Amino acid sequence: MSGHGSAVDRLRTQGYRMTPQRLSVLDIVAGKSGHVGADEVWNQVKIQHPYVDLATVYRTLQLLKREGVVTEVVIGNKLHFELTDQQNRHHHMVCSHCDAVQTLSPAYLDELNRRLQREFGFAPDVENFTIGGVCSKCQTAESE
Amino acid sequence: MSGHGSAVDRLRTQGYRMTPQRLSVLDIVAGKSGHVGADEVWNQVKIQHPYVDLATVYRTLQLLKREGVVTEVVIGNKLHFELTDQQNRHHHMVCSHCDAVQTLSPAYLDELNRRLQREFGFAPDVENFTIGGVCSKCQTAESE
DNA sequence: CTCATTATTGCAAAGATTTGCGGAAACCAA
DNA sequence: TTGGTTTCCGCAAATCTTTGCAATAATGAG
Repeated sequence: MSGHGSAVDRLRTQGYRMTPQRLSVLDIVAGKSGHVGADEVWNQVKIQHPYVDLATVYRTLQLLKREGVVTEVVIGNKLHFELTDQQNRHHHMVCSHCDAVQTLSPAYLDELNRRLQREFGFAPDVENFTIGGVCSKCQTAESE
Repeated sequence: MSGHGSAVDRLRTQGYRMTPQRLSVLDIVAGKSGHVGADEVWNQVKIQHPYVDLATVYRTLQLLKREGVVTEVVIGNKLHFELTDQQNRHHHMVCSHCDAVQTLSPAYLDELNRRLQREFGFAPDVENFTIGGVCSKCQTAESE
């Protein structure tokens, strides 16, 4: 539906069994325009498949993350996920004060990415990269 | 002892009460050359102050982090901490396969830091910045 | 189709970290 | 000192996420 059919095929080809549980989790994440918390994914999944366990949701999300299908965003102390959009890749800046999320073009990480790879042989997981900090709004609010 | 006395003074000046619990937590972290897990901090603290609660350790570590006295390093699914060394600042790269930690000179983040600040007004918390990925050792091991 | 093999799930429990709350400790002014 | 105020702590419980395990479901060979 939301253009993640190819991901399903790819996962199947890789030997994963695309069970109703997994398909449902992926559908929920793909159906949201932004990021979704793990608990919200679970709540949505349960509407169609009431027996699905939260552990399965977490395991599926980790699997989808590992395979590059979804991107993880750490907001506050909670994990959120969104469908990885290859046509519109981006990273995330999260404000530790108000939990606001801003997106960041991959260009900003290109150089760091290359340098870590070249100079240390370290392959950073830029896809699931979230940088914390304080957004401009909260900075000005703080200094009052 | 380990050169964190000035931090204690500063915290006191800021209005924090430097209780035995807090001093003990700081002492333990400062006494280690590298990073320490929260649970290990607790175990060490309990040797001198057996009644100290784990929640207090966590609260203190967060306080020290907030005030820039210690740096947080996310390793696997656990939080580690080390004394912030202003003379030898560095960030961390953590391998998601083997949990190995490499340090990274601040120079690598300077440009990103400035750009986020300048272009978005976003003040990234580079101090407690940990970037995940796969280290060179695990990369070669993977491709076999 | 049947059997053997392997992957996946639900369930329950463990782990790691955070939070609410009443009491204790620290601080400050008189 | 003493009393009043604020901060901090221990305790217990909650929250979020991960993990072990036995049962179930999917897969592939014969």
